[in-house]
Amino acid sequence: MSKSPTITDVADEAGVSVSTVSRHLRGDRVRAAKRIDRAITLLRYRPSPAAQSLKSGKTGAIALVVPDVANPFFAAVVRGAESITAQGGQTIFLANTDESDDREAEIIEDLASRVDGMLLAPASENNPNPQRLADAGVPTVLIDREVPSTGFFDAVLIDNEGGARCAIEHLLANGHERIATIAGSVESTPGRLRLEGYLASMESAGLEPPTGFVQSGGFMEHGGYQAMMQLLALADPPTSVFVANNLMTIGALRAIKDIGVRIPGDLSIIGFDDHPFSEILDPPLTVIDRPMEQQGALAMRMLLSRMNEDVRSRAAKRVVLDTRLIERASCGPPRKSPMSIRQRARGP
Amino acid sequence: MSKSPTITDVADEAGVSVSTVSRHLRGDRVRAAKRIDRAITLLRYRPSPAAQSLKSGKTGAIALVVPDVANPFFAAVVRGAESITAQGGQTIFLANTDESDDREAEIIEDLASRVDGMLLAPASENNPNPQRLADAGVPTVLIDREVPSTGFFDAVLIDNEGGARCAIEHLLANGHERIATIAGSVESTPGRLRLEGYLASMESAGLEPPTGFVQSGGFMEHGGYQAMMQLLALADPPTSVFVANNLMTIGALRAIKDIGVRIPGDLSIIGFDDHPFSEILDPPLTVIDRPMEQQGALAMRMLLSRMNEDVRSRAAKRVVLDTRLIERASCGPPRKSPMSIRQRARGP
DNA sequence: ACAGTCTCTGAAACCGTTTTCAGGCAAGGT
DNA sequence: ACCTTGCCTGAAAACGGTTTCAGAGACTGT
Repeated sequence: MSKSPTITDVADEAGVSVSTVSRHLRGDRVRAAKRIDRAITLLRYRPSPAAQSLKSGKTGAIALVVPDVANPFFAAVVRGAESITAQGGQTIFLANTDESDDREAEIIEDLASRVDGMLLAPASENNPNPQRLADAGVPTVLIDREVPSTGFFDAVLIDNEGGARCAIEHLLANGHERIATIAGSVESTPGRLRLEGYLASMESAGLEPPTGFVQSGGFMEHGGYQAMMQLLALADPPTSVFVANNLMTIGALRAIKDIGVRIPGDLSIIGFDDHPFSEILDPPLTVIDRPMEQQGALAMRMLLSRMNEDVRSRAAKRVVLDTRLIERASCGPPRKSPMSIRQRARGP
Repeated sequence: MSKSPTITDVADEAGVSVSTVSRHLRGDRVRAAKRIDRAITLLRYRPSPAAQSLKSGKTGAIALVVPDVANPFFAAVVRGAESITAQGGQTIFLANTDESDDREAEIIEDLASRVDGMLLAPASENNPNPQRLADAGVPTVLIDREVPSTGFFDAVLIDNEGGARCAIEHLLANGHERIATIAGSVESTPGRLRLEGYLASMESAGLEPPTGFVQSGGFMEHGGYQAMMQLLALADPPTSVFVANNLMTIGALRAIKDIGVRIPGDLSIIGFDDHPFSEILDPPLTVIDRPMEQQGALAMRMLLSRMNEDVRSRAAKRVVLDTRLIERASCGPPRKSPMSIRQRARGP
């Protein structure tokens, strides 16, 4: 509990100067090596990170800023990123923006000077925050989301539009024409691109989505629930729905369960992002999957290499990972007859 | 991109001494306040956290060390903890131990000197790591898990044994006698206590678990899968199973699905820790629930108050949160006839 | 024995703050 | 006019490391 020992204490104990201790610590050959080591373990000396970082300008820390750690996707990203730093001696600052630009601004303001680099999943696309990081000279790589000024930033993305098209084409292949979507926030890259993928696929198929077939669920479970309720309340409901993320899918399935719609008999459903639970649902859920931990790990690797780079900034790298369809049993041919409703929605 | 401005630059710009700028920053009345503010915004000055923390000995950071962020429970804890610091100006270092004592030791070693306090969910109970923190004088509160030397540490726990008993009693009330459990690692508090709760309840009911009815799943999905496979391979399998955490429950359900056992007709199942998915499973899963985000938030509040405490350490606080049964539809009366197996297990 | 390397050393400067210390200056009381 | 009191101020000393610098010895080769 007493004051923790400083390099001076070690030097005194070993009978050398602080410079010698410092050099030994950094790996130089030193005559008193053994005595210094003995003093270090005796005193339980650990160099002060604050002092080191004051002198060196490096902090040994990396910020990881995401909208929501409780979202399994971001939890996986954190794990992926963390698995890379585990070896490298860097530690991670984690922060949640709750999808709010303002909160994100605060966090960045606070963290920018405490870290050597930042991994950021920006809350929205039109958002000056990343630019501020660039101005401050903080190496940054964007995860899963872009900003208009991409080209300045490294980014690890996935093929959102391709994934969405793949989902819609799967539905088309099953014979569906009345295909709806529950989209995320169009302010964010995945929200916008997955919606565009849906729209583009529909158009190539010569289909125009009827009014009300494009619902927004804001990427949250609650929004997914409400959006599905809207869809099911339509005079002529869709025969299939593409839900643009994992959380909204849970909500949508809850709505489906509440109303008593059968899958895939009454309605086919396809989600975005896999989850261990998807397989044990009844029926198991067909989804668009992507390498989540890999996305985090890759981003971290790119950041690390960017940080080691000589100051002259090499052009930004933008890598786009592929998605893949995991076909299970939640999609089938469209119903012929009107949808059978087995149970009324709960509550008022 | 150029060197970021220091307090000296601000002082020069405002035509005062650095001391005056420093005082203004800390809230003292100062004559040149307006000029200093102007200089600060002009230069975009931000005080260097490294220098501040070198001088003050405070870092403004808190470490949050958990076995696995991808576990929804810990993700919720992180959210809860984060929601408290969001207001307080503290930032969070996050690290994963992967349930390994050695990894945990490394992390603590690395982080102890970079933070003002630590929230820790120790990998195992017999583990010198927390003691080391105490020795180093780092305020620490334990989350969800204890160590033998509790009494030195604040801790936010839940009533694991009570929760387990509640689960078993629910099964008992449904008429079950052949009750098995898939336990977590008994090295950790929840693993040990939930198992003890099971054993105690069985004993009070005058029941002795047959050989093989206590399986260990190591808290991971894969372990849950294998444990359930073992259970189902028994000559006379249980009529109900208590699964001691969320991840193992997923695995167990996957095994059940693979084998083709019906719930609750062939087998009743009750899990520990709720999840949004539990409700939309078929049948919806009966579980023991607990306030997860609250656990994280409370722990953070206790840590903060402990950190503000005068050095004289007040006795450690140990708070135990209640669990509650969420009854859904995965438990019913025990089967009368031999279990019907509808499908062979996959693979070799 | 000598100059020329080479390796290792300690003193001191520095990184960007906060804080102590010793005043300076204006206001107020006599 | 003088002394007290109160504010506010700048110089300087920390905080705990790293790095530069000049130099001390111990080797080489002649």
